[in-house]
Amino acid sequence: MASRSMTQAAFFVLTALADQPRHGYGILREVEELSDGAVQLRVGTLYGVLDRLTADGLIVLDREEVHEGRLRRYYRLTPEGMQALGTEAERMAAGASAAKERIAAGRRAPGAVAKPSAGPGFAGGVA
Amino acid sequence: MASRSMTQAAFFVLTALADQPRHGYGILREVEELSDGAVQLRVGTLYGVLDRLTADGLIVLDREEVHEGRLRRYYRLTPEGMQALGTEAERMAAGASAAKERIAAGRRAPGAVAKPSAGPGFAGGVA
DNA sequence: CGCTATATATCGGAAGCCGAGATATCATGG
DNA sequence: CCATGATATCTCGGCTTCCGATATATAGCG
Repeated sequence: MASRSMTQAAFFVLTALADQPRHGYGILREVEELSDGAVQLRVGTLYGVLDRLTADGLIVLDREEVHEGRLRRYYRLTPEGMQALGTEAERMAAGASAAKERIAAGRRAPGAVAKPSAGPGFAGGVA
Repeated sequence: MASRSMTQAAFFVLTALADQPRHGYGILREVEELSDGAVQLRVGTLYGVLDRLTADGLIVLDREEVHEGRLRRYYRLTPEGMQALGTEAERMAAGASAAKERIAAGRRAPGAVAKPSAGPGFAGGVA
């Protein structure tokens, strides 16, 4: 079952493959680039994720190429993978929105952060 | 070190605590509610996350109450926790956006999904 | 009295992450 | 000619994290 939420690593692999088929090493670079360096997918993580996504039917081996003597194994999204990515993107966007709203609300009416509970005066705290 | 990206579970716990202090069981219900049932934080996961977040200084024990004979242990965000949540929310929003853009781009110009590569006829295969 | 809801917490197996290393080609630099 | 680094694959083992199951306890419903 792929209805359960996926891991962060799986999400970014699917995102990297969403526009075009890519090979392992290319996915690594693409994830780093599309997240502006914020997300660093590790080599040791990649192949496990690739195997799991394949087993779940979200990606498939597209083709194998030899580029300058080096083997490249390209993967691509399946329709299920595309749909799963959409669902997860929706879920993440909603989560991010909820968090941002609450942070903004907390700035307007402090109390969630700052001192233990009741305590007049001094509204500082978050820089 | 809390500079590394946090787990999904940790993110939703922080989000649940962003507007007001809550106790464990309340966090469980709040996460389910704010995600519209899409995210189900498990009891077995919760206390480990709470311990880790406390150790990382992102949350602290706010107070303990006894409500109808039952103990309630309330946690609240620290300024660091609030900031970490903001950073992670930003990262998630960016990731979700990137995924959505690629999905939309793929719909305009198919090829990422569908058949292996060049190859007319027969588009079946994956159900 | 059993069931459900509320509320805490622990344990252990399973799943996932990731540093490190193995293997191989090609280009660059010394 | 060899070292180094980038490209490219993959495996292994330890650590972290997840989560189902279990334990304990109170209150309310049927």
